[in-house]
Parts: sequence; structure tokens; C-alpha cells
Amino acid sequence: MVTIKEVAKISGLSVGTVSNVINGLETVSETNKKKVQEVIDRLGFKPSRIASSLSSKKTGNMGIIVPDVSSPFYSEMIKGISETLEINGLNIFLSGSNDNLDKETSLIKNMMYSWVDGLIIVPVYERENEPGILNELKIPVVLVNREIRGVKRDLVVFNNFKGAYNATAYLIKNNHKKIIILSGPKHSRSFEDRVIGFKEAMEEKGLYDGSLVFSCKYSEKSGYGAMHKALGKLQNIDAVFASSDLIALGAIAAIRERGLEIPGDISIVGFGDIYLSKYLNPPLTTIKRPFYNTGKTAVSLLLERISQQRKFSDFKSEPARIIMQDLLEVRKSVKVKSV
Amino acid sequence: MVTIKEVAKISGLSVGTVSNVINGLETVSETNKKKVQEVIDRLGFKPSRIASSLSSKKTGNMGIIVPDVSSPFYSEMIKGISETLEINGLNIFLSGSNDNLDKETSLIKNMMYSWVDGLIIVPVYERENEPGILNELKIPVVLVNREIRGVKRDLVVFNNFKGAYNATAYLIKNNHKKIIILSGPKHSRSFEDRVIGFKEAMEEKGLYDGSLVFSCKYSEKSGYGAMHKALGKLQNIDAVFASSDLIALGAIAAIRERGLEIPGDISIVGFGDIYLSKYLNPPLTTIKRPFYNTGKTAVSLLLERISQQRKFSDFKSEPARIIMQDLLEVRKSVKVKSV
DNA sequence: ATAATAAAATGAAACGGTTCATTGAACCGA
DNA sequence: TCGGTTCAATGAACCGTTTCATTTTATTAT
Repeated sequence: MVTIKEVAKISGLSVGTVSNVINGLETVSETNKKKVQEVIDRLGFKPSRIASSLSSKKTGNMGIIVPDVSSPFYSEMIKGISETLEINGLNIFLSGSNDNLDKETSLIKNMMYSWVDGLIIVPVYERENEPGILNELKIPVVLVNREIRGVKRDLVVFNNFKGAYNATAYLIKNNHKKIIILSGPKHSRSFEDRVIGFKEAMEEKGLYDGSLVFSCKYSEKSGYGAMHKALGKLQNIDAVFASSDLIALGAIAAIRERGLEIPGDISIVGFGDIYLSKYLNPPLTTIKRPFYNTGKTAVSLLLERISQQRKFSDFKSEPARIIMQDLLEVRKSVKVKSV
Repeated sequence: MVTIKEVAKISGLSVGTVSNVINGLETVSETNKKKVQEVIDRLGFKPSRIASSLSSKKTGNMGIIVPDVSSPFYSEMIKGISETLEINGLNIFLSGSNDNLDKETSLIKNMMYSWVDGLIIVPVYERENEPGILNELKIPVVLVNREIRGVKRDLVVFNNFKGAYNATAYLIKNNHKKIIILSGPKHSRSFEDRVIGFKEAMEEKGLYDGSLVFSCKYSEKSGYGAMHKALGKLQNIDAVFASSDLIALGAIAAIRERGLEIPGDISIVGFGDIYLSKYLNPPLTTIKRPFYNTGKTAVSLLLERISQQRKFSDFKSEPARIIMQDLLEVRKSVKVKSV
């Protein structure tokens, strides 16, 4: 491995000068710049990131922590993050927290000791309102998708309320009356917001009723169970608003098992527009969330914060709060009834 | 940030001794081990990975390069990799090559300068038979999923031949005669193998004919186009073997557009068992590939190779070649005809 | 009690860069 | 010609570890 010393020796200049050339400092004469650059090219020298990290205290590594690395949502986001970081010559450290707070904490700590310059985290939601470590970290952190009470950090979230409201309103507009919501886990701000959006749209038309809310976990299995439960309890359900496409998947299976048709007997709207939704039969009408762009946005926020921190080492501007707009993606899983 | 020096000073011992305690060396007396450990615990000290990397030349970072970070296949594999590495306290550097050779090369170089200890790569296939950089890298490398001619590296692949053979044989067994294959991209060893598996199964029953092979790219869009083309050219297609679930997705859409039913009119078998396949209607019969376990396996191979290299610095055993077994996952997209 | 040996602890060099106070050369005006 | 100023280049200190030759301490045999 070629080192800066060899470059210095061969080009007959000092290590300091070579370093200045590498970093584009303007204090080097044109002659020497060229001379050094030639040697660098000839030897194929690239400065070691490790050494440079140690002395400059900037690693160029960003840590990413998501609950599940393989989730269709997050992997889309990771792609956005990864491509954006790459443009800036930065590396990404990826880890999955498995939605487990202890693991998240240990991952964060581990990353701190790997000296990441910044962190993008989709935080575990069950944390008993303890901002804890998230507020204490001394490096820039951007939170994505889930807002944690009491945590003062840059944030990129979706407008879950509006998305749910729109989805529900769309069902109502198409003349559905008895609409249930498969609400997703409690303790999760984003899922709560979806319930509220649902509730608000329903109440506006006097359709709301607490018994229409069925909570379940964020998975197809849980959606499957909840849908069966709903079908058992309630008669004549017109439509289902599943607050996640994953939940919708399970619900669809359950509905079919009862011999009901979609959208003939029951309409369904999902939330999230995962990769597969448009390939389902019928293609799932759902709320689309721009995860790729969310990843990109999170990175810009992070880089912005990092450069700010470097310029004014003690300056802390208010945390940003960026809201990505959800969009109703109309496909075929809702029966369009004319009034 | 607490450093090893402070730990040394406070515990009244030398830096070297503290380092030995950290690394579990047996040359430290029990008394001092305890003393140091206490100070470490009290101060919450953790050695900096950066510093330790620089001096030991082991970073504990592994590079992962896949064509597409968000692909359902690879994100599953990444999960397997990530969870296995984590157990060993190792970090993962993730990047997407976008199936572009130049990008792959530059990613690899970049990782080299970040001093990763090892690399797991799903290589770009279009490389004009140039092993190139892959053979030259001085660190352990494990290739996954795609075999590149002339590259002598540890490898984890699927038995694409057998999978395709089984899928085709299954169709034949169920009394399908006119079976086409949507073959996926050329230049790709894994897709070629699938064609060969298809061909062999067909030939055994005298059913093969070159006109049954339709090549397309690895995407639903391309599968959609190829299926339409096939439907235009050929009459009475009994069944389709799509050499990827993604291709199957497109094919299904095309088949439906022609007013045909699955599996009533045409049966279809996919390849890959992506996340969504079991949720399709009808659920897609497909070849399942254990991507999660493939990730795990790649990691063990890599770690094995790394420790080998550390023990005998010049020792090079033959590259391993692990074949993960594909499995036919029977669902509902094939019409089961009794003969 | 002493020499020989084993075990434990030390501390400086090394890893490969960055940074910055210092030096040296070049230039300018008087 | 000399003092002052500017611009380049230097090289040593530093970042936080590991490593290993050397020194110190403890143990054992005589």
C-alpha cells in the first residue's frame, strides 16, 4: 500500500506539502502541485481513510439504523440514502435494530466508537417516552419516519394523518359506509396519526364508531389475524383501510378465506405502496410514500447539519422537521360505486 | 471521548497493560485485570475502532456490494449478512453497484482505501470475461449468486440448473406440453443455467424446441414485453416458466391483458420466491432460493478465509464453491392436471 | 541467600495521515 | 543595501491504539 511518505520522497517534497495537494489547499505552487499529482497518479496513491480519520476526526462514514434491513420500505429508503451518500464520497454503515431498543442503543454506541460522522435512524418506537441516548449524542442525527416525543433532532416524517384522511375520504366518496381500520401497533406516532386521520374523515360524515378500529402489529400475519377477527365480529363490512400494505396483504388473505371478493364484496386501501402492491390482483389502491426521496432528504439534512457543526462548533439551530407528502395511488382494490 | 491513556493513568498502570486487558491477553495479573476493568467500566471507555484499525490493520469492517440495495432478493441477503456480522461485532459497509462495472470497480477501490477486512460481492455480470480486479484484490472476497468465468474466489451460488429443471419437470408432470421459458438476460451464468435446466427437462420428454425460448431482461417490464411477444408468436401456450419472479410478474400482467386466466388457461412458475409471490392471486408457484441463509453462508466463508489468512499469511487454499439448494415452492399458479 | 528462570509490566515506536508554528526564499520600497 | 512583507515549504507533534524489546518483579531451585 502506497503511503503519503513515499509520494513525498519520490516527488522530493515534504509530507505536509503532499497532504496539502491532496486536500486541495491553495498554498502550494502550481509547479509542485503538478509534480505531486503526477507522482500520485503514477503510484496510484489514495490516502488511507483510516489514517486520515484518526488525525482529522472526520471519517466520512455515516451510520444507518433501521428496524429491518430487508423491509420493502426501508430498503427503498436505504437505496436513496446510499446513492446520495455515494455521490458525496461517503460510506454507509448499515445495521438493523430489529425494533428492539436495547439493540438500537448498542448499535448506536458501537457506531459512535467507529466514529461515524452522522447517524440516520428510524428509531424503535417502544421507548417509554425516553428520549435517552438520542438526545445525548454529540454528532448530528436525523430521525426518519417515526417521531419520538421529547427528542429534539432533525426529522423527516410522512404526513400520516393526511394520508389516512385522504384514503378514508376516498372510500367514503365511493359510497362505502361501514369502513374499518386495521390500525397497526399502538405507541407508534405514525400509526396513531393514521387512526386519527381515519377518525376525522369518518366523523365528518357521522360514520365513526370505536368498534371499527382493530389494532394489530405491523405485519401481514397480524393483519391476517385482525381481519379474521373483524370479520367475525362485524357484519357487512364495506371496506377496509389497512394502515400498512403489509397489513393489507394479510387482510386480503383473510377476506379471501371467507370466500369474499375484492373489491366486489369488500374494498381495501393500503398504506405505503410497497413494491408488490401494484402487482397484486387486484392491484392495491394505497397511500404512496416516497421512501427513496425520504432517504435522499434525510441525507441532505444530515450533511447540512454536519457542515453547520463544523463551521460553528457550538451553533445549534432548531431541529428541522420535514414532512414528506403522502399520495393516494388509485388502483383497483376499491369498488367505485356511483351514488 | 475517553482514551486508553486516561484509563492507564487512573488505574496507575501503563497503556500497554490496559491494551492487553482490553484484548484479553493472558499476560496480565488477575489483580490488575480487575483494577483496569473497573476503571474501564467506570469511565465507560471503549477503544476507538479507528485508532485500533490503524495500528492493528484490522478494521472489523466488511464491504458488501450488490447490484441493487433495494431488490427484494438482495435486501433479504443483506439481512442475513448483517445479522451474522453483527454477532461477530463487525460492521458492514453497504453499496449498490447498479449493475455497472465501472461503478463496481470504483466502489471496490473505495472500500480498499477504507481498509475493509473482507468483501462480499454480487458481481456485475457484464464484464467481458475479464476477471480483472476481482482476482487481484489482496483481501478475502466472497462472490455470491453470480459466477464469473476465470475468477478464483470463494463462491456461494444457487443451483440454478437444478431449480429450473425441477420447475420444468413439475410442469411436465402436470401434463403441460407447450411450455415456454422467459429466460432472462444473456451473459448471465445463472440465467443461462436456468435455460439449460429447462432445456434438459424438456428434451427428456421430446418437448424441446428453440422457439420456446424468449429472452428478456431481469425486470417485470421486460417480462411483460416478452410475454406479449410470445403470445403473439405462439398458439396454445400451456405454461410459462419465468426464470425470475419479477419476470413472472410482468408475464402475469401480459397474460391477463389477453383475457387469459391463470392457471385456468396458462400455468406459470416463477423463480426466486420474492416476498410478494405468496401474496399474488393466485399465489405463485416458484423456485425458492434461501437468500437469507446465503448471506449467512457468505459471511462464514469470509470469516473463515480471513482467519486463515491471518494464521498463515501466505496460505491460499482452493476457493470454496458452496451451492445452495433451490426448492420448488408449490402454490397455486400451476393447473394440476391429472393425466 | 543467591542465581536462574518465569511472569508481569513498561514505554517507545509504529500505523498513515493532518495541522500548524516555524523557517526560508522571493519580492518590494526606500 | 537593508528591513519588512508575502508566499511556499517544512517537519514535528498529534490522533488513539497495538506491539514488542526491554526492564522489573516474583518464583523457584540450589
